[in-house]
Amino acid sequence: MAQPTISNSTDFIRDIIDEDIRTNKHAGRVATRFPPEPNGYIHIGHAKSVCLNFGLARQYQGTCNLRLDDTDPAGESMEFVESIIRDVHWLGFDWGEGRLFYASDYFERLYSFALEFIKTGNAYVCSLSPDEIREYRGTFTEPGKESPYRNRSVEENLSLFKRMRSGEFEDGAHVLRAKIDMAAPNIVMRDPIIYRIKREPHYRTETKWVIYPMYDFAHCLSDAMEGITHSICTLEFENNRPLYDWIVEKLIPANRPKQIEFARLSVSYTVLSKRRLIELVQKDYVNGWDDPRMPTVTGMRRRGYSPEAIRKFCAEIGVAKNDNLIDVALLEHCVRDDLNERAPRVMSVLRPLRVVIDNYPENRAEVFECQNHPQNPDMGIRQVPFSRVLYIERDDFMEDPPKKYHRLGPGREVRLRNAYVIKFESMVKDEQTGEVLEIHCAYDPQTRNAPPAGGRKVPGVIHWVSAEHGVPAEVRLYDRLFSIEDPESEEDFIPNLNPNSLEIVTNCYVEQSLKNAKPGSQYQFERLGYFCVDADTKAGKPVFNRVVPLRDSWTKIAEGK
RNA sequence: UGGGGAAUCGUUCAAUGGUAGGACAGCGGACUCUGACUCCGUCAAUCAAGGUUCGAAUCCUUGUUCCCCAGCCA
Repeated sequence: MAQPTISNSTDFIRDIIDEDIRTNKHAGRVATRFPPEPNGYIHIGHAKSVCLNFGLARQYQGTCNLRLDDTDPAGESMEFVESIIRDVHWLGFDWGEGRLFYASDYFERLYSFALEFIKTGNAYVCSLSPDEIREYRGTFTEPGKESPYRNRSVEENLSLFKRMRSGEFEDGAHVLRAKIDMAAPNIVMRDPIIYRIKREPHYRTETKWVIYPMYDFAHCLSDAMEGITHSICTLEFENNRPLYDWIVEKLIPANRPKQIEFARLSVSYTVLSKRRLIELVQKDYVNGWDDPRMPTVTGMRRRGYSPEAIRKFCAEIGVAKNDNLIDVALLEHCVRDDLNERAPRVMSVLRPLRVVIDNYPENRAEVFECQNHPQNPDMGIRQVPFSRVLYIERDDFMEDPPKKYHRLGPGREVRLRNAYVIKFESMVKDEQTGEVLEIHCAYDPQTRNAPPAGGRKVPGVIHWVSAEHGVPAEVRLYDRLFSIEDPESEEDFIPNLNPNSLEIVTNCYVEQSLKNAKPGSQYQFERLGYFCVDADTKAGKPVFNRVVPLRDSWTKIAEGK
């Protein structure tokens, strides 16, 4: 008797599996698979499927195969296979020993199944042209017409199909079709093509084959051969389920896998369709598959998203059959939630404004010990040098500040984070432009680790970097790739690209402790956001990606007034 | 138009004839050496109309809207 499953998150798929286990279907076994085609990099939508399929296997102590669904040589490559393997592993899943499969490894067996189909009268070689096949298929409202080749003898079919394999014909000369019903209301069932001639080398089988099985034939049989119990796919395959069942029923009827369809993921302000992602890369709208603006797993990794955050997101969005458009804010929430716990805090100034502390001794340099995480002392402390000349954020000084602004301005005081309270004294302006070049302040020596005397309230706290000790850095600020919520719904999506999706800021200063930060490591730049050391980093010259900004209630206040 | 699906707060997931709930977003407040985090509060939904029932998001009827299918892609 199978054990009941304990799970706090439930969905219709888990309900089905629970019921199958209850009735001891498949002897209570759960076997899933993740079946990407290696013709592109996997993205956040695939991650949803990865988490679902591998998560189910984990939850029900079953198995989940990784299967490369490589039945169409066009566009498939080993580069993509390797990226998929790397990305699934990085997401935190493993298929285990002997569970990495390729549909292309089944070509010979699939061919045998096709032969069997011909012999049992379930398939025939059709010699109509592609255009004719389309015409004969009929329309939504009109039934199709039977192909004149539909009743060829078994012998003729066998001979033709073998000759197809041996390379006697050009592309498109013949196809193998399942003999079902040209009048079926479901167009998928109108004698679907199951093999086509394609004289194109395959990245694994090279030139061994010139005929390739179609998805509808290869996928269900691959599932059945692997002993998959629950074949989970997206909604657009619902129409194909009768064909899936029809084929397996006739060739491998024992333990037929159950196809279950769920809604694919859509995320606002981005595109996930493979065709469009490829276009973004090929036409250089982005800098490759791992561009941090891309919704690919490799892009998100480079951006600084963690696998934990992505898994959390996939758990949060759930699984259902409704078409959806998930707010990218939920993804960002999951990323912040994860990084808030794990990212050490540091101080960095993106747009520096020079501040001179007039009453601070010229040659003095203090080193402050700063907490790496205010809520987690276990993360330790680091040393941050302080000196007479500092940089602060240009945004943190205003000559004529609005109400509610509690940073630096004429006549104002502000707390330097982890350091002293300083008071504005004067400023130096460019005579031509009026731009503020530098400001002079006085510090209050009593305020180190202490509130100012006399009960003065200093509401503002700003970050800073010692000019002498700061490390020059480049910071790349990312914004959403598209400027409209649902670019996928537009016929032409390119005009909706966000022209400001990348801003490169080159004259930043990060604190000394970041000088040799390792690529991939993540930090919170206090008051700014979460940042990740980019792979472009050179020794002593760090490059950071902004993973996601901190939530910012000030901008709302400032814009509202 | 034939077939296949789906309709619940702004978004999304739940509630499986018995108090419509959570998350994100929004708004308000508390706290704060991060305008972050955290905490508290708050706004807000059953596609429509009939019917069955003591009782309907859930069952029935009719209608409406949206998505998918006419690749030798997957």
